[in-house]
Amino acid sequence: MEKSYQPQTIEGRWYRAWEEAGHFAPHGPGESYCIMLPPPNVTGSLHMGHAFQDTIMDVLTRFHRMKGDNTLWQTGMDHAGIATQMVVERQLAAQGVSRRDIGREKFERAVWEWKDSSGGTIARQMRRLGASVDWDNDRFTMDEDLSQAVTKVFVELYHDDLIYRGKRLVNWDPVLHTALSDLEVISTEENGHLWHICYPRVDGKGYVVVATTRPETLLGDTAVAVNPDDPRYNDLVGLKLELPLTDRTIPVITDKYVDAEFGTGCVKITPGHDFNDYEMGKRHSLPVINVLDDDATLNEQAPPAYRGLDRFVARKKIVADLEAAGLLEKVERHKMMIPRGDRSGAVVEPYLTDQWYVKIQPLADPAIEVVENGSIRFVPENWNKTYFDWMHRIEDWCISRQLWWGHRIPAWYDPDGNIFVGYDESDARKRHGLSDDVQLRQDEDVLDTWFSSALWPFSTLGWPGDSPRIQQYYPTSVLVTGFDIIFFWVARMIMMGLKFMGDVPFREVYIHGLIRDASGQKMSKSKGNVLDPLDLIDGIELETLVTKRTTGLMQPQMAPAIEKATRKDFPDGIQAFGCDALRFTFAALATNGRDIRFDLGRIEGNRNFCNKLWNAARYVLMSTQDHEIGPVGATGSCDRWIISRQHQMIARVQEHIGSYRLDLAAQRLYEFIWNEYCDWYLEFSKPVLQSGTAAEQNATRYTLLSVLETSLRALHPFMPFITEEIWQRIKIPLALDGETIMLQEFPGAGDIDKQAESDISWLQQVLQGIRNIRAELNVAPGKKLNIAFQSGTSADRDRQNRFAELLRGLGKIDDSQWLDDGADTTGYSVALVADLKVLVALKGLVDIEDELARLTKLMEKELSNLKRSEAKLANSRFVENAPPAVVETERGRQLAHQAKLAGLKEQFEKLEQLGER
RNA sequence: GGGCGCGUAGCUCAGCGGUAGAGCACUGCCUUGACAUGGCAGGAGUCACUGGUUCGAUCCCAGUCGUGCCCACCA
Repeated sequence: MEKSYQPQTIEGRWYRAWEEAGHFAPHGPGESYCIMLPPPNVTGSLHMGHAFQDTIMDVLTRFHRMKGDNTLWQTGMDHAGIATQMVVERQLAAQGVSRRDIGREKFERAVWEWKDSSGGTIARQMRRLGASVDWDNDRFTMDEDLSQAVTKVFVELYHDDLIYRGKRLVNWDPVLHTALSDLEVISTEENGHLWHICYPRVDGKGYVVVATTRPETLLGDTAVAVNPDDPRYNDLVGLKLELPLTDRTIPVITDKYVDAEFGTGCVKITPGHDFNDYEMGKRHSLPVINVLDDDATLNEQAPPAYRGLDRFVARKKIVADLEAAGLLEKVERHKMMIPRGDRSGAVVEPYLTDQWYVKIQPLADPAIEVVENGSIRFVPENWNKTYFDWMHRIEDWCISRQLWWGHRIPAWYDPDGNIFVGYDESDARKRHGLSDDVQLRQDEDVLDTWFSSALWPFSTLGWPGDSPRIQQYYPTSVLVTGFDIIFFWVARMIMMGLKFMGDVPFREVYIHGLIRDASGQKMSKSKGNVLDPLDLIDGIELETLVTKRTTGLMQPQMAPAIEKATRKDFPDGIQAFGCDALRFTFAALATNGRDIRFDLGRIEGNRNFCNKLWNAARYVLMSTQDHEIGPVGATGSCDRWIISRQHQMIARVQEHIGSYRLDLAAQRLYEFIWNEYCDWYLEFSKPVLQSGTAAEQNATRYTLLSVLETSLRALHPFMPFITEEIWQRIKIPLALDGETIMLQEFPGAGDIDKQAESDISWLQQVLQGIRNIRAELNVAPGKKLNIAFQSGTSADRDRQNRFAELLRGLGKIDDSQWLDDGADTTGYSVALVADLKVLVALKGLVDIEDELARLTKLMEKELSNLKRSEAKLANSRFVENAPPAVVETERGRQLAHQAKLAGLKEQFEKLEQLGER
C-alpha cells in the first residue's frame, strides 16, 4: 500500500467497475426504496448545489441498498425549455442566424444535436462523484414515452375541465416573446420615478393630478380612479377627463382599492397593462386598450407619434411631451418592485393574450390535504408552512409558452378557431367527429417545462404503460431537494401524482440548505466566487482558477476584483482532496434548516481523515499478513471494548441516517474511527502483538481486521471509493468472498459490553494521568518512568494486574509497584483516578516547584467543581424538586471531587514540606 | 406588509432543561516501525441582549438588537 492515500489512482477505476458490473441496478430482496433525482437541465454542468444534493441522495441510496432494500435511484435530465432554447439560439446568433431564419423543424433538430453532443456533461460529472444511479434507466423529459405521458395528462386534464384556454393578462417576456408563469417572474426593488401628470377636466375647471410609475401606459388608460371615501375628490365622481396626448376622454370612477394616502390619491387605470387595473376594469366594465406589441413597442393603438417606439423610449418622449404641454406637475424619485423574467432578465409586461391554463384549485385541495394529514412529511417540518402558504393562495397555472423547444400542445384549431384536443390530430378528429376535409392547424405553443417535470415520479417509471416498475417504486420514498423549487416542482408533483396515480409521489421531502461561499455569499459566476466540485476533487492551480473565474463574464469589468479576491482566498490554488473527502464534508455539513458556508478547512480535515483511515488499514494489513487469522471469540477486554463501542456507533449512525442527520452520522463515524479505533485500539494492539500469547495475538488480529471491515461498511455510503479499495484488500485475510463492498450488508448494532467499557475507561484514565504528568512537567516523551499505585480498591488492583502489560507499553513504564497507604509519596507526581493514586516517580526528572504548580492548577479546578456541587446540594429546593437520579448524580460528583481534592492536597502538602527542608 | 430562519471558541458549525462540544486555527513537546495529511498534552466561550417560567435556562416563553431568506398587485 502507498504510504498516503492517493484518491485519484482509485476513484475512476472503482466507478467503472461498479457500473460495468451493473451494481447500480435495483435488485435487493427487501422493501422498495426509491429516490428520484431532480433532473438537472441538459444545459447544465455540475455545481456545488448538485454535488451536495447528489451526495445526500447517494448516501441514502447506498445505505438502503446495503440494507437489502430493492433500491432504485432514478436518474435523468430535463429538457429545460427556455434555458436550452436560449443556449442554442445564442449559438445560432454567433453564426448570424436566428431561429426564425431556419424555421421550427431545423431549429428543433439543432437543439437535439446540441443535446446529444453536450448534454452528457452532468452525467459524466455525476460519475466522478460516485453517484450510484441506475444508468440503464436514464430518462429525458423529451423521450418518446415521457412525451406520451405529457400528452395523456394534458388531454385528460382538458377533458376533465382542468385545463382551459383563456384570454387574460399574463406575464409577458418581451425579449423571449413568451408568456411566463407567476413563479418565473422575479421582483426586485429598483429605483424608479413617480410622475405626477395633469389630466384636464372636460368642464374646464382645472386638472386632476395622477401619480404613475409608468407614464407610457397612459395611452391605454380607460379611467381614473379615486377612493369613494376620499373627501378631496367627491366632486370629481362621474366627471370626464381629457386623456393627455390623445383625443380620448375617460371617466373618473371610485373603487375601494385606491389608497388615498398614496401619491395624489388618483390612479390612472390601464386595464390592458396592469394586473390590478385589469381586475378593476372588469369590476367597472371598462374597455381594455392594448397599446403594446409583443416586443413591447407601441402598437397602432397609440397615437402615430409613438408607434413603433420601444416602451422605454416612448416613456421619455411622452414625459417630454407632457412637460412641453405643461401637464407634468412634478417627478419624484421612487423605489419600487420591478418584475423581471428569471431567464431573460427583461422587465416583464402584463399582456393580454390567449394562453392555456391549469385550473389549479381542484388539484391543490387534495395536495394540501396530504401534507396536512402527514401522508407527505417535510424534513425539516417547518417547510410545510411555506408549502401551505403558497398552496392556499395558488392561482391558475399558465402552461403555454411561445417557444419551439418543448412538448407541443396537443390542441388543434379549425378555420373558425374552434379547439380540438386529442393525443394526435387523428385522435382529435375522432373524438370530435371531424371529417378529414376539415382543415386543422396545431397550436404552435409548447408546454411549460415544469409541466413535464411534474410527472417525473411516474413518467420515468413507465406510466402510462403497465411497467412493473411503477408498481414496484411508486410512491417513491423521499424527495431530496432545495427549498427554491418547492413551488415550481414539489407542489406540482404532488398535485399531478394524486390526480393521475391516486397516491402521493413520495412520502418524505428532505429540504436541504444552499451551499454558499466561505463568507456566506451565494455562489455565482458574476460574483466570481464559484467553486467547481471537480476542482475540489482534482485540485486546481491558482492561475487556472483565476482564468476560469474571470472568463466569460457578463460584466467583464468585474474581472480585476474577482482575480484579486481569488488570489487572496486561494494563494496556492486548491489542493486535490479527492471525492470521498468532498462527499464526507458535504455530509458533515448537511445539518437541518440552515444554509452552508463551504469551508475549505473542513474538506482538508476530511482529506486527512481519509489518510488516517488509509494508514490504519496499512497498519492492520502489515500486522496481520503472514498470519493465519482464525475467527475467534474476542476475549480480551480491549477487543470487547472496541466492539462494544462500535455497536453503539452503528446504532447511532443508523438512527441519524434515518432522521436525515447525515452530519451527526458522519461525526459519529469520524469520532469512532479516529478517536477510538485509531487512537486507542490500534495502540492497545501493539503491545499485544509484541508480547501477547498466541491466542491473544490471534484475537487481536482478528479484531483489528473485523472492526475495520465493519467500519468500512458503515462508512461506505459516505466514502464509497476508499472503503472499496481497503475492503478489497482486507477481505483476503478475512476470507470474505463478496465481489464488492457496495453489495455487502450494512452492519447492525449489537450489545454494549459494560464491563469492558468500564475497564478500558479506567485504563484510559490512568494512561491520560501519566501522560498529563509527562507533558506538564516536561518529561521527555520517550523517557521510561517508574510508577507506583496507592490506596485503590481491589478492583483497581485487579485492573492494574490485568492491564500491566498495556500500561507498561503505552505508558512507557519501566517498573511499577503498589505502595502501602501510609508510604511516603513525596518523591512522586500524582494523578488521581477516582480513589486510586497513580504516582510517577519524580526523582531527577523534575523540579518540585513545577509539580507544586501543576498540583495547584488541578486543585483549583477540583475545588471550583466541588463548590458548585456543594452549592447545589445545599439548596433544599434542588434536593426536593430535582429528579432523584439527578440529585444522586450530584452527590456522586461531590464525593468524587472531595476525594480527589483531598488526595491532591495531601500530596501538595507533603511536597511543600519537602521543598521547605 | 406577511412568513421562515439564524446569532455558541479566532473561523466554520454541532448541542439544547442538569458542570459547554467538534473540525480548522493557536501554544508546548515529539520525525516512537500505520499515519507529520501524524502523535501527546494544553489554552481559548457572560452560549447576542433584557425580562419571565423553573430547584436549575445556552436550551422553554416574551420582548429587544443584529442578520439572512421567501412570499405579496399600492399606482
